[in-house]
Amino acid sequence: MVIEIDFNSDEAIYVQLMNQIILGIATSRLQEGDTLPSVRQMADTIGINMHTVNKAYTLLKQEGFVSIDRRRGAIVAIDVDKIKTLEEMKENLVVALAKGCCKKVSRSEVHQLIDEIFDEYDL
Amino acid sequence: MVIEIDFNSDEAIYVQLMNQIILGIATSRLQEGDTLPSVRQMADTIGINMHTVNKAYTLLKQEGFVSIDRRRGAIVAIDVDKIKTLEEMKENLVVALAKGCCKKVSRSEVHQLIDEIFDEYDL
DNA sequence: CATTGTGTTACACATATACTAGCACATCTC
DNA sequence: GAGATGTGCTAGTATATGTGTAACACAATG
Repeated sequence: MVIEIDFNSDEAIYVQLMNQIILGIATSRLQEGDTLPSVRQMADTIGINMHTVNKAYTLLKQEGFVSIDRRRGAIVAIDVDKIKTLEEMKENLVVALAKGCCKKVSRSEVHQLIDEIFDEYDL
Repeated sequence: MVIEIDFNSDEAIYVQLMNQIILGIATSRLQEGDTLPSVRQMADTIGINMHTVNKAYTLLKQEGFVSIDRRRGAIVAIDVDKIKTLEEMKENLVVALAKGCCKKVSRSEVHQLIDEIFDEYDL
């Protein structure tokens, strides 16, 4: 899986890396059981420091997207905690939707946007 | 309108302040034409620095939620740019939905969550 | 047993951001 | 004129981010 980092972005590199891996899983380019490159390998490929990759991997582990095995590296392994996930999603969405609501975006327009994004996942 | 800041939060104070004002507008506690307290007054009330409030106000102005008049202070004034708003929302939602998608949250569960949030706005 | 590759940890350093603090200025209200 | 306002400036502290080097413990392989 190809990782692309925008060094001019205002988003931290480790966050970009996390997001790309999460998107990879959502779009099935990464599947449960797949292994990620080692921290050193990934760092070399992208051209960043090992610690930055390690930070991304560690956080992905904490959030339940991968598990880390000393022998095989990081393995895609989803830890489904739906209640917690829905709570976190809601916190995120409340502000995002409030911004749209202020700008006169209707409820149906949001539903349409959701469908649009989901359709892109189900490639 | 009462502003509450969590000083132990990992979110910056000026971001919390912005979000609360945006939520205030979305829930109609703040309406178009209402004035916000002056930067010094708001800073005193919350117990933070004037410049932190000024940063929040300036960003809210840039994002089109208020306009600033030297005579009257910050006034709630929505600048509706729907295309831009939808683009920004999509960028935000793509990652948020990907996380849910990984954790087996279904499309209908997301739609339900959206309705839930919108119902809270229409108080 | 020696080598290699792995995740992990520790320390040091540079840079950027967040927040606070104080000062000055032009403008507006009273 | 007196007071309040938004704005600009400098400066300091604290934290976050990214890099660099090194060392450790473990597993696989020769």
